[in-house]
Amino acid sequence: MFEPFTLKDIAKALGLSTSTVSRALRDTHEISAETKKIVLEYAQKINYKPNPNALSLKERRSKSIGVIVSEVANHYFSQAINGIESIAYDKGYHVIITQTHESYEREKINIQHLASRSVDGLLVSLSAETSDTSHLQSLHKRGLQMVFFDRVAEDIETHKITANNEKGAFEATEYLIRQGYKKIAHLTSSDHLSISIERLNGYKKALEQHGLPFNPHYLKYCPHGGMFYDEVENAVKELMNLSDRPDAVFVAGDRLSVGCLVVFKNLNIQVPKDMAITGFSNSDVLDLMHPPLTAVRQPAFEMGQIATDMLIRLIESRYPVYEFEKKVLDTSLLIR
Amino acid sequence: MFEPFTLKDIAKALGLSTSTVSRALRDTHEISAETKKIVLEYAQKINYKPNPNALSLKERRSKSIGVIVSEVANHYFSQAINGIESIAYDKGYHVIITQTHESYEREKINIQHLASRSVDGLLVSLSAETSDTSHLQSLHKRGLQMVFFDRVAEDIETHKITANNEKGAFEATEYLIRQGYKKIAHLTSSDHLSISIERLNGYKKALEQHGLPFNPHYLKYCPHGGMFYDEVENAVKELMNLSDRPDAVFVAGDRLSVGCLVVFKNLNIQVPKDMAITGFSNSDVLDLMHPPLTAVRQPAFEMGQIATDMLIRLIESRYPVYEFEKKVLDTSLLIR
DNA sequence: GTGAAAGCGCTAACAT
DNA sequence: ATGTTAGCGCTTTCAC
Repeated sequence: MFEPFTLKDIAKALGLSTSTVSRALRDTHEISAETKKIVLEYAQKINYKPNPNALSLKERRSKSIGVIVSEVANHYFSQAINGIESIAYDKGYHVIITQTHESYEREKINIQHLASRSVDGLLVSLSAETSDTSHLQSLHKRGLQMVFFDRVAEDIETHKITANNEKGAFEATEYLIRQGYKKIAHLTSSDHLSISIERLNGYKKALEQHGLPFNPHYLKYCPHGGMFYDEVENAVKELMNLSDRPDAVFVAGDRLSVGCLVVFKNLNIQVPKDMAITGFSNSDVLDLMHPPLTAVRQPAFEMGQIATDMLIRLIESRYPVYEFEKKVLDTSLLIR
Repeated sequence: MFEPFTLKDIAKALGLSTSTVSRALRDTHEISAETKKIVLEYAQKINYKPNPNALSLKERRSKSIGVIVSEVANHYFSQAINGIESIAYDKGYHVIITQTHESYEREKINIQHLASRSVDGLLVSLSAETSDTSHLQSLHKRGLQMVFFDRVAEDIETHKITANNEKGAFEATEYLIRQGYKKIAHLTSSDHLSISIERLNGYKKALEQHGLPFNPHYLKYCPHGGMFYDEVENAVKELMNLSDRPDAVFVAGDRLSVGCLVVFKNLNIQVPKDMAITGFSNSDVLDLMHPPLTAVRQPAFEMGQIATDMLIRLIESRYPVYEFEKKVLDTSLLIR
């Protein structure tokens, strides 16, 4: 059994009381310089670290924040996590990452676990399956701080940070239009996600502004955000089998964009001859993709940083906060 | 402030003592069925969850395991993490993921933080910078259970799980040889990593077995495992500037392989005309890569599962374990 | 069948 | 300047 050293161990070894040791280690002014020195040196020698569980229990906070994302393998999220870590680390917070794999059940379980006391706040990006947010609502009402990023819950009042999904989608769609495509399909994640709604709006606006009709048959949802290959393949097949077949597709998600390219490859759909494509993606190897992907990139790292900063400010605020920010960051269109 | 419900809250509301409530919740036989029912229903209603910090403090274990990897954005690691979670989850353990970003300092800090009490055991894959493992040694000696996967510490006696790196490297190199390449370079991570050593051995063996000389100028190290673009570009440039320029390269790492393809693209090196390539990679979109990459794939998910199973068995073992396994799993060569 | 009390490691109010 | 004590939330003797 691993038995880390405790204050008591130090106190016993040095013939002091635990409180003296505690104070010495935290450099209180009421301890003699000499005692401090002795204690500090000994603690150093045995590499003493305070028990975080005891600290959390005492202080009623854990100096850690929980992160809920769908998948770390998603480039957007892995970059956002790096941003989260960079800020949290600076401010002395530990980061606990959990994945939902786009499952509502998993999301509930993870959040419950994190909330029950081990974290001071939550950074949440909803799973594709989640439409009911009451599990978050109730925790939020009881005072657990949370900040949403990317996939936000509209009905929970707190800070939110998203990319300008509508504008990003608009630009991507418009890019296809300017290339001469007129029959542009839209492949997206589950219909209740905030990002899906915003991106759909941008897509529709671009069509409208350029006098193109919105064809409902050109809109395909993947309720699991492309977690399953079949989901994507079926959607693509349905598009290809339409009598009035689309000549381009705008894809609204990182995993989905890549998944779509794989499907094209497997179905032997030539890009851009049979079908042109643009899509949201934060992949760092877009240059290597074949077929090429003109992509909408979100400032993931920065979004993670801002979300974390917001959350830690909420956590550390001495007064209740009633004014909440909704921050929207611009995307960029990487043309290929 | 978020104030979760406690046993005391329940006890007060129901006019019972905390110990009765505690026993009722954990279904002890010495509590009357009726009391149990009342307590359980009330707990359900307020959605009571025990404070994990208090539990950890009491039981001196946290039912959580720490994972140390270089980067979750690395495909090998994100897949391994999924394997880890799948087992941990089943056995009621929580998983805390930390990233070293290939930095020795960061590794030390993360491990200290995890070890100081919040986790019952560690799943470790060393950072590229790490050559001194004394920070792990001392914790291990004091009884903290750990299992290594992928990048193992040879000098720490515990369970280890790796891919058959030597064989994988052998096959990849041999594949190039059979394709007719005779001047095969080797691009690898830092020289002290176990995986680098094993993969280098496989590379050398393949050369030897096919009567090709080992040319030390063809061996290039990237001490940061390709974390920095320049590191990879410089290595590739050096290879290209050799008077006796190699015609192929075998790359020993996930991030490095992808990085290498990017460099080729940017330097306008044609594959396979100017340079053929094979490399370790667990990317799930290899099919989309251009230039194509014939890749050695590790059974990442399975390795994560096995490592976790080993660790939990160590943690839960009632007797000290002195016999340690070194499990080696076969890689597969995906030809493109 | 239930309650009171001690203790996990730590800090802070209260002695001295 | 240092020691004693209580309490954070929980489980677990030990009483009754």
